[in-house]
Amino acid sequence: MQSLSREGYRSSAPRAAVVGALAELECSVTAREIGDLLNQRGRPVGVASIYRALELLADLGLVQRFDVGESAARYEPALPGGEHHHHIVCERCGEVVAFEDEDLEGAIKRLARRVDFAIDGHDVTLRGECPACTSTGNR
Amino acid sequence: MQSLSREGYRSSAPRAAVVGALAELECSVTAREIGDLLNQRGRPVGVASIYRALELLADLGLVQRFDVGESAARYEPALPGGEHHHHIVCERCGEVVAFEDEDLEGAIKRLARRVDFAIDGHDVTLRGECPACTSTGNR
DNA sequence: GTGAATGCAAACTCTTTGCATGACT
DNA sequence: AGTCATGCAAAGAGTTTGCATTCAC
Repeated sequence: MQSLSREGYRSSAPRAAVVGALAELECSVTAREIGDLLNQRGRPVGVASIYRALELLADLGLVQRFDVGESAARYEPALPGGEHHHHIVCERCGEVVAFEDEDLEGAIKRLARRVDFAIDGHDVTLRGECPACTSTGNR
Repeated sequence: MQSLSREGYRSSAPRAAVVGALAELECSVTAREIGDLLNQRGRPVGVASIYRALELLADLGLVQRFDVGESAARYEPALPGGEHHHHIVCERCGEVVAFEDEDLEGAIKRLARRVDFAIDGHDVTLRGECPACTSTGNR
């Protein structure tokens, strides 16, 4: 929140609520999930404001927007240190978990130097079946 | 096309047209681009049929569906040998180019063995600025 | 002839935008 | 006070679906 006022943005209740929801929910949430949580909390926030808050936070580099091939975009707080992770998605139940891998980051960094684009970001998504779905035969 | 009938699907003109468009267009196309091309060719195909054809082809493993953070999904023919590539997207002009990298694939393969998901696929997207946009200051 | 595929249009989902109201500094 | 953010509702974009018609086998 302080980062917001520091940048000249106002610190309103809806924005604080979105930030709070991001912090409270597990990593990788959709705009709808944030809205639902805030409704349960009795602090309803219009969808538009949620999207606007997320866009602002993403522009400031405080949250990361990504998608894993679902219809809805996912968001999560950006790690302060600049380190980051990627995601594995269960194709059956949709569960999303994070992972990090130094080898992978290294390979990407080397690759970025070789290509003729000026690379400033990347996403990696693994797809598969989570242990729970494998063991229960979930479908 | 033969793969389709082999699997018990009918070989209709619209399906053939979609397959043809996929072959003709550069890799990584959207459903809309396929539709536009077919219109220009004077062989209009309903959007629904395009989506249905793409879904079918994706299920058969003949095309790969992915998205690069735009609003629309992208499709491209799957390479027969099983080898595959990933994409770099220009954040200014939206151009998408393909790349392949053995180190990257290796890192992902090793990673897949370590996690508790049964991994059966992955996507990597690099984001940056393409040479054309960098040199023209395009925005 | 029969069942599957098409095309159209309506429906849906996610996201964005216009505009008047209300809130922060 | 002045500006910026909110909320609602409408608009948009992409994709899916219902249903009658048409086509492949």
